[in-house]
Amino acid sequence: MLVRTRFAPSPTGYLHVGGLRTALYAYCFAKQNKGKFVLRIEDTDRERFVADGTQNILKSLYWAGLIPDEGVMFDKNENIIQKGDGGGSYIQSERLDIYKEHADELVKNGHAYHCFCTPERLDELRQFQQLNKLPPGYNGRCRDIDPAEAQKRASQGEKHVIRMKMPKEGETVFNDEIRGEVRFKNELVDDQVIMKSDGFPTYHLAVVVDDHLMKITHIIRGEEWLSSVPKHLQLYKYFGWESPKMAHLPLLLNADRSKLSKRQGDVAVEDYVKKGYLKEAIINFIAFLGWNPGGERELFTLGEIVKEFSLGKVGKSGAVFNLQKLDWFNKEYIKRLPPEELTERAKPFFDTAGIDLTKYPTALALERERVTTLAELPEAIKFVFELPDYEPGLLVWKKSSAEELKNILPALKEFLDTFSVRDWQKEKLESRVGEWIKENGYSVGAVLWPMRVALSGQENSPGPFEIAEVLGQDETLRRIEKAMKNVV
RNA sequence: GGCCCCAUCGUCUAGUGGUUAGGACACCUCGCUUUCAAUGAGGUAACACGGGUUCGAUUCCCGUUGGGGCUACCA
Repeated sequence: MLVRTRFAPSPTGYLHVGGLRTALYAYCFAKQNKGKFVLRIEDTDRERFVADGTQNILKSLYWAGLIPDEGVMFDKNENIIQKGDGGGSYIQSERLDIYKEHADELVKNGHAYHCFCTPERLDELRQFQQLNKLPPGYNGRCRDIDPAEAQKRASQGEKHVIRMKMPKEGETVFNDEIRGEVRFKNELVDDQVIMKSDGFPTYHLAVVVDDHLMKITHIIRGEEWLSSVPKHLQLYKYFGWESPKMAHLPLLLNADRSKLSKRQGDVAVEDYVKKGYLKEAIINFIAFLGWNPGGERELFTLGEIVKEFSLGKVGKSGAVFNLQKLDWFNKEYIKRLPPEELTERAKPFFDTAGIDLTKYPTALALERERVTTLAELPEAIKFVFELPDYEPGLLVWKKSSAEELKNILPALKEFLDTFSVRDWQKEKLESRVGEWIKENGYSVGAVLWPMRVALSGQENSPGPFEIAEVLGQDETLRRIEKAMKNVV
């Protein structure tokens, strides 16, 4: 049987990092089994609907490299298209007639009923239950209305929803791929609304109908859905369908161990993109939140994760979304990026900073091991493009003096002037200046510190020789000359 | 409140009926060094608690505690 997993987000604005991890696991599981990764859009809540929500989600998914095989996807120009034969559209709002048909079937068979209770009455009921510490849930007021009578009232236009009938007895037992056996008493499961009064299905009906029609074999989703499984299983039973296997993933947590939320930090994938995190780092980091292959290796590409992934190795407890670890991953991956690749990925950040990288194309190499995100790069190497103002006192090394400096700087400049353009590279600079320092009896710091400050204008920076190489001989000499003027 | 899930260093985690309980991030110390970063060497730090089962439990069972999720005509 062909494995089919799906990721089914709601277009409410952006892709949540927790959603990205769910998508990643579903993607890995599908790919590993040579199956299909399906993307479905669950837009049955018209109040939370955001117009370009689907576009945003797809953008983030494609950015991360999780490309759907089936369902909703991008064409070459980032237009939203659909592919696959899952019984029509993969966007739920375009499948309303399908859900209606299935809801009607349940009503006809006595597995669901019209409910005419108003939201106000249900509110009161809820409050009453809370106050008296009773189990929550619909009290079944409309459950036993004569079906013919209910049908009549409904067709006369009386506002209503459709609820599924949960059995009053027995247990629903199922085997979660991650958690093992889980059981619920049916009497405690609510008669869930499956069709709203606006003619849209609720999640519970839509997800069951769609997963079946789209031939999903494995449902991989967040733990927040665990408690609605008995409802879904009951619907499968009513329809006479076989249920897919299910895996409920542990949640992603804030530092205080509550469910990861916007209030305590960034949760949108696009936020991390904007901050200059690499997809490799995000994917690797997020994959390891709740899963790891067992060894001591930590750096894995998407392809390697696909190879190693298994639901059995997914943990059961929630994982804190720890930015420090993410930063470490990002640093590692920035270091590993080939220079051309780094340049290309960093370009947008330089564009917004108004820095023309082509003026000093090798400048990035200076800071690639010092920054944690791409977004820090422009600020970090700004000094190459424009020497910042600095206090003349900064030029004096802690163990040296202004007097000594006045001798060293001109001598150094003179010496550097003797280099041919050919020899102007950091290795040669380093070895020859080193010899020169020895010959003249200077201490190393007394020369290199001011040289570095003269070239960078900063207290902290990369080493003087690498900067000199990037700047070129002319600009290097110019900056040393400027330093000479400063100390006088 | 009810139902469900979960529990190894601060965090992410490996692991086993008998281990000096391993790694990574973070933190600290030292080394290298012209600064920072990087890097090398070390260090601090965990089996939530109480009962069982067992010759022996961090590991298996039960309970307690703690945390989380759900409890909508939201997903």
